[in-house]
Amino acid sequence: MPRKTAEPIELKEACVRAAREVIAELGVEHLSLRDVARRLGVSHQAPYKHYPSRDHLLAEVIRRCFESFTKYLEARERFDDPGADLESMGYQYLSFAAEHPLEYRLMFGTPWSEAAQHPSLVAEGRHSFDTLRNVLRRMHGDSADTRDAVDLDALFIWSSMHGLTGVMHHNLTCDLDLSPQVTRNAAQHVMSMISNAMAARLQSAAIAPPAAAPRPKQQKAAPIRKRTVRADG
Amino acid sequence: MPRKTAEPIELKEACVRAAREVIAELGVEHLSLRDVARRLGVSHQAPYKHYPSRDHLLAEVIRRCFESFTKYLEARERFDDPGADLESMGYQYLSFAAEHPLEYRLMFGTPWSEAAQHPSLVAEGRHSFDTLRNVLRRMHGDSADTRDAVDLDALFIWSSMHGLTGVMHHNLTCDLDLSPQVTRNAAQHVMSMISNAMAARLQSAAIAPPAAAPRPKQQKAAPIRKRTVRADG
DNA sequence: CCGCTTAGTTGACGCTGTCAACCAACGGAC
DNA sequence: GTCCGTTGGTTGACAGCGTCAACTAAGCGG
Repeated sequence: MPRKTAEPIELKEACVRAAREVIAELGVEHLSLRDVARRLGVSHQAPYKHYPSRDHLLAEVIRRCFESFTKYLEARERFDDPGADLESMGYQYLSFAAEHPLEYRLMFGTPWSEAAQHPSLVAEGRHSFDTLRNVLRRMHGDSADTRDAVDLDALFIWSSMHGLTGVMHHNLTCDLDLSPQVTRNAAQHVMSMISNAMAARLQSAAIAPPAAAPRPKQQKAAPIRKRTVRADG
Repeated sequence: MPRKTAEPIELKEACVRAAREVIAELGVEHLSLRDVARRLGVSHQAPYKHYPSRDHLLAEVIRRCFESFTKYLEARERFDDPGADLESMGYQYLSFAAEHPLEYRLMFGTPWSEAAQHPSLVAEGRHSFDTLRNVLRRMHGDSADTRDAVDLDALFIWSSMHGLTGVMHHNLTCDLDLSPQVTRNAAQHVMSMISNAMAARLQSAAIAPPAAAPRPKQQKAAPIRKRTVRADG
């Protein structure tokens, strides 16, 4: 009685949905293909017809998280001033983490088990990172000699954001004896520290290199508007 | 033939050692108490006499990592100037991550599964964080009204370092198409960005608050000395 | 000497991922 | 219209896992 005579690869999609359910309920470490199969009313081997292993299904789930994360970043409010645009993206980053903690933890908090095995996942991750790169290219200019500068700054900003959200709602926030004030202002503070650092950097970059793009150094152009990031989902 | 008639709780220690071995060889996700027991030539239930569950043993292993991490941070080269001291600690942080990637990943890259169950682990983690707090207290002063400022800065710095090391050798570094130059300079760059941000912050803090500690504002006192952090262990 | 605690034992249970073999339906070639 | 390979499913087995339960031997305080 196999083959439902319609819905050709409907199970493949259903697996992803069910996997997300399981992860949401039990946590990623308790994701099991058997559980997925059971929820779909299907034999324990059926999912293996579509995913070679548990990790491949998980990789697909995470890949989609990156996909929607990138979309989210690109749906930010846009500004002509690259500094303001960067800031806008920062808040978008934090908002995503706050609104979709599950997805966020999946992307950045999963052991990533030998992810090299899953190139499409890696590609999607880089795609997210490229979104940040693009903004920084608008600040530094997009030439061969600013390339490393862009990457270095991207790394710094990405790290700070990643680290902040990690500390904020992955593990320790109350464990660290932080006052509610601190928790509330942390995002704002990190954002402004990044602003500070970038401003100082652009200033010194404007002095040092000979071949820097002759663009109007309008750092600190737009005043930093206060926004709020919802605490946790 | 139980009870070896000496070495009363020697197995408890041996479990921790064996667990570290297993983790080093197979990765934390493949740590199993049965494997630990097998390596110790002991029945599969013996470790349960000392640790209520697999996660409790893991928590103990991680707790010790935090312990040695804190010691490592505190063994840094000390400076009278708090800025230089902070920088010194930063390099110590990065060096630890580079020299003990296994331990580092355990502390910061483990799902942390419902860590609230393991208070001694949490306490040890906070102890590490306090080391950073202490340095910042020397910069901001240690009064009630600088408390939040200290925590906010600590959070920022901790996040940046944590994020950097995470990106650098946990997952993506080559996956992100980073040039070797960038990889080599990333640590230096993040450190100087933090310096930039802190300098700007102390400057504005010196203007704004009425009750700020009347200490000599010697930010940027010591010039940033170049150091290197070994790439990976 | 008795009985409790400690540190170990063996055995079982149900869960997991994964391998293997089987089977029904469909699609195209003939 | 028949034949055959592919697709998407099935059942059954296997080993490894964490964990519960029952048992046992040694040491010790009373």
